[in-house]
Amino acid sequence: MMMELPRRMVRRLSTRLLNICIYSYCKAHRLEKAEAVIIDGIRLGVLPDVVTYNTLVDAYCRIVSIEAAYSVLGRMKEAGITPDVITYNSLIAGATRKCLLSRSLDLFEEMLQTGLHPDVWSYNCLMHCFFKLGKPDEANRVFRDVILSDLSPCPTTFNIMINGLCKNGYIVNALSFFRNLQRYGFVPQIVTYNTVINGLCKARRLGAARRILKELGESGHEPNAITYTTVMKCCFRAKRFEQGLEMLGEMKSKGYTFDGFAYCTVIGALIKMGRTKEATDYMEEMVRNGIKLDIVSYNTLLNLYCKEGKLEAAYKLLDEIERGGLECDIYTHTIMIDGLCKAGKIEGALRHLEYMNAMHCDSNLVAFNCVVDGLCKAGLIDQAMKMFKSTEKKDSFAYTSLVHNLCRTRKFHCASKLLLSCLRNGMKILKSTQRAVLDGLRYSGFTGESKKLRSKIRMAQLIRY
DNA sequence: CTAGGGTTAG
Repeated sequence: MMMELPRRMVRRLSTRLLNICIYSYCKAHRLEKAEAVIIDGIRLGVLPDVVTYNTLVDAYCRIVSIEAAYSVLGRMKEAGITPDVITYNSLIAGATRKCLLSRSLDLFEEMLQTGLHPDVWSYNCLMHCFFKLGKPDEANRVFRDVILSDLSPCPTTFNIMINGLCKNGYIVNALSFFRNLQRYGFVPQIVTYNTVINGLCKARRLGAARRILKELGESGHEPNAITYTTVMKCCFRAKRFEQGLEMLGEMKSKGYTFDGFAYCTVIGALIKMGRTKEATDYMEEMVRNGIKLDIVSYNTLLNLYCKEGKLEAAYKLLDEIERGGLECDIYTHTIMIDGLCKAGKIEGALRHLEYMNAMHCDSNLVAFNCVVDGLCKAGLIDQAMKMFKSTEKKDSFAYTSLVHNLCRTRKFHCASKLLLSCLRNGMKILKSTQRAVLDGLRYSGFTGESKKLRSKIRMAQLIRY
């Protein structure tokens, strides 16, 4: 609980205390309070220093935007304080977090040109950036440089390596790296365990994940809220909803604090289960607990409205998000597009898709698939096919929608052709959809074709190893 | 002060 500091106390604050105070306000996302404390401090003769500004730069990166952080940087320079390595590290980390990766690299370069010596955190940020860019080799090179240089890696360096390897699909390498570290005497932190568990879950290696979870328990660490959120999410992803809800119960009964991540995980799962009433309850609880909604929690709420068919409320929420100064992302628009499709409002969905493409130059495959499916369900298969053919990027979702709906309208030959082209492009298709085509062909008298298709499907399975 | 977990489609 933050308390308002009485004036006479502020008067006595040294800059160090000022910084602690500002740090607390920043952590609580109370930037206006942090700013007010600085102003009060200056008035009382307590001057902000480089740490003060670094704390602010980091907070603005996280809570507002990189641009806002740059303006703090400007104020910092005006106050006669020179940015140091930590200032740059915060900016680089902030840019990386927001996926402004070329900006991160530029900042790193700029830091070198300013004559500042990067520290191990700078290299941590750089590695993180390379991993996010999908360049694990570059990240590896940085890591090698760090461990062979005068700098010593810190636990975060290892954690970034493990996470980066996992995110780039190298889960096996990540795991053996983790084991190598242990052999070398590195004691994994709770963050390390959480990272490995998450990587294994995402790679659907649930057994291995469970083993690491057990090791975590034996290591003397207590699982924290993030561990629970990770494992819960893992259950939900594997469609083990009851098991996930059990974890939720355990997390609650053990008194762990729920943050936005935990709430969104649970709410998202409840929505998927169709239990929107409970999802709404948790949503209200989240707000009641004073958790400030960010774009992800807004997306979750938007999804809740859409799944309940409350499109008016959804539109109103979009407005509220933007008026609050948050930027809608591809999730926001995709959820909206799907909601419109599911409500049968194809026109609106198409309009929104166009709007989205205009906003973020890159079109989004998921939104596209929603529209293809929506067109199919609205009986506009020809239009769906036209759209499908006119685009280059496609995945199995759109194929599945089309094939399935072609079957529904008894166009089995067309469906069969499309199914084959899906397989030829190296994608798999739902078993139930395959069945629909095979059965459809057979029942409408094309037994031979059905058999031929089935053998092709089997052939395609040969190359799945 | 920086690293880990959350939101979308068949």
